[in-house]
Amino acid sequence: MRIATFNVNGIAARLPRLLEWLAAARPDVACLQEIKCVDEKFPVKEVEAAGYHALVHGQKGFNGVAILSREPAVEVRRGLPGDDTDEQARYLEADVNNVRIASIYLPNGNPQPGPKFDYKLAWLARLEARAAALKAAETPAVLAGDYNVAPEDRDVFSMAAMADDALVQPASRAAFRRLVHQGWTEALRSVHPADEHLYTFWDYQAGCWPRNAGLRIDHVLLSPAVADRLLSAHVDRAARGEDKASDHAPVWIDIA
DNA sequence: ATGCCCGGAACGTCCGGA
Repeated sequence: MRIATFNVNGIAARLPRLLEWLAAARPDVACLQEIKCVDEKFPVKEVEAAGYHALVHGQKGFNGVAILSREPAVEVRRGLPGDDTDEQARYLEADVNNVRIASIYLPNGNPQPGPKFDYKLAWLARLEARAAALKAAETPAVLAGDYNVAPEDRDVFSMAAMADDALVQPASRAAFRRLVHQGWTEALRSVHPADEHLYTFWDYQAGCWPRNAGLRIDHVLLSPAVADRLLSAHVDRAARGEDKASDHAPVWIDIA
């Protein structure tokens, strides 16, 4: 079973690339982030023609997550619990093939300090709580998405350039560590413990892609039962090199 | 030291992104 995460940076602008990638990578489940459209505007017909069901939690203009799956997904949760006033579409949870799947688009948090960074840390705390509930229930689960946290210095092309960025702040990293230390396996690092260039994002600006000035911010976290089934984990770098590419590369894992 | 490049909303630029 192949499970992928892909921040598409706008489903309308990215649909041709997404369809090409689905045909090439053939994931069984694909968690999408930053679809940037309301539910009614999601290209359901095109995705169904490609062989996928679509579960969509959208929003006008910004954010928005979805779960594509070859087998129908059963929706469990739309939105992250813990703040009824939060209207940003960043979390969608569903069961597919007896695995709980969460598509996650964590807040960026810039500029920091400030209210956006406070929102990021509060969102991380809510995610910790939700993940703890899944752990307590021993639900086989995959938490996949754009976490907007680069966990270690080696996950950043230049710490000098990023020193003031919300993605690398000690508070952001500490929250991500607390989440992982509940007992989740970070799939990419688990399979590639010594790889210094496991980037998943390259800014459009300043020639970041050609000079490989990237960040590792897209993560796939596995509950113990799923981690025991892990076969491989991969960053689909080729997708980032296409014309009209997203600034994120897809990441996928294979489980037995 | 700052902006670079994008997508979306909307039709002139501005916001958000990371």
